[in-house]
Amino acid sequence: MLDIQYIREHADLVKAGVEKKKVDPKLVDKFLRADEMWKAKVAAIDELRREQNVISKELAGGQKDDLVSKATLLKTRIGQLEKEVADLAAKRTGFLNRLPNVPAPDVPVGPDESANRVLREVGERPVFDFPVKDYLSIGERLGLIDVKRAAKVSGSRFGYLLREGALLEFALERLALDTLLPHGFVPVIPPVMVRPEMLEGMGRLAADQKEERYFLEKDGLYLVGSAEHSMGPFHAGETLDENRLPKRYVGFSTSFRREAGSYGKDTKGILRVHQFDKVELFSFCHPEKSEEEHRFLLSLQEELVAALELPYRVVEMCTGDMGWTDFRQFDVDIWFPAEGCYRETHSCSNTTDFQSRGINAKFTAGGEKGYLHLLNATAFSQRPILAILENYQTKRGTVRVPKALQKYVGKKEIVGENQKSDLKNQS
RNA sequence: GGAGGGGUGGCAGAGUGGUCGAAUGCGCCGCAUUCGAAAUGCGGUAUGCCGAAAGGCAUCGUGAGUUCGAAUCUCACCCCCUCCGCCA
Repeated sequence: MLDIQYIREHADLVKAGVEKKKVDPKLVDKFLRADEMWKAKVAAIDELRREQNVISKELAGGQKDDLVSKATLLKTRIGQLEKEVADLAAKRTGFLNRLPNVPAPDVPVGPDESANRVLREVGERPVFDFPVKDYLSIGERLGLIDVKRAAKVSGSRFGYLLREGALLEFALERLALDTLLPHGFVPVIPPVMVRPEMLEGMGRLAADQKEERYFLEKDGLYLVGSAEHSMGPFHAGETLDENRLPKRYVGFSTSFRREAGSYGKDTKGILRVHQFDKVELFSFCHPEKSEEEHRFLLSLQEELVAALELPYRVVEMCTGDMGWTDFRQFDVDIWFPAEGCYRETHSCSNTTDFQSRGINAKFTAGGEKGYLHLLNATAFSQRPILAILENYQTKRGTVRVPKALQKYVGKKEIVGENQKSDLKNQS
């Protein structure tokens, strides 16, 4: 959530900021009005309570009927006001929760992905002298992906990863860990179910995201949409010493997403599914260091993708396309030759103090306290597997394994069960 | 799932209707002592909100209730711990 004091003092900046994110700036005025009313009502109730406290103290000495009747009267009035204050407070936080983080001043402004700024394109796109197949037909043919049985068992937007498909996932995870641990990231396997107040604090139950989450009614718990959702709250309510910052974690977890509102988008295959595994980076750092930390996380992402020798580009998201909680966001998109376009495989966000305020995660520097800056970034999800299938496909219908993954997968080429017998017949 | 115990300040832990935002100890900060340190002594040390300040209000797991007045009494809920059962 945003800093209330900051909204009061910089209403114009906040209005401009949220408008860039396609949120009605009038909400800021509505918030401020509710805030003023709340403040006035609280002041009134505080005064009545003060009177009541004075009387109570006098009565502690001895019983006096006239004082008791006066206090009874006060009690009734306070009761009425308390209800009004509660209503105003709810209204006030209601508006506050509809305000996203304000983007950095130099973030490109625009309504959608068309305004995103491509920072660089890296790597050579593969050239094929045969008709290029998409990852799904390759995966199905080699027995690596099964969406038909997944539909039978679980419904749409699920998939089975099989054989080298499954091995590739573990390989990516191992590559991520082996690359990141030397940088001091603490490996962590976090819970995938979290309390509502934690998700709320992380800004992940905001207006536009609530429908995206799975909720376990009986237990009052949400399934995480990313390891971010349970790694951030790890330090909820804590105050970290400045000297021990930044605190960096690399977490592995399954991510659950309802994909509400994406009907008809990427329905084929397993690019967009309800459940996938992901290795995620999370960093808690000093406010003055967060932009630097953000670039650092991005550099690690590039290192990981480059290790796979896949062509990619780095995009700075525009205000209309970036996340609710983000001050600045980069995406790394990998080239998918069959589609002839880049697809998002990584995202890297600096949420500044927007999330830390919600989960009350602070730092202390000499007696001074302040809110930490929280950053999250993808190391590897399942999507790069699909990119590998497309980019490393061969004329013979096999898929070569990227050099960096060969030691984890245990082979240099994925031949597939069917393909193997075909080859046998040919020879 | 069954039985029991418990949630109080950074930590430990007292407090069963009023002068309790809360004893005491530890920790932490400052000062004294010291060449310096340890030890010791003295003082200070929760958070949020409103306020320019003085100050005020709120907070003893959460919410509701009783009362002029609740950490303390009543009810509901949440969480933690121990034992039994089940289980990878």
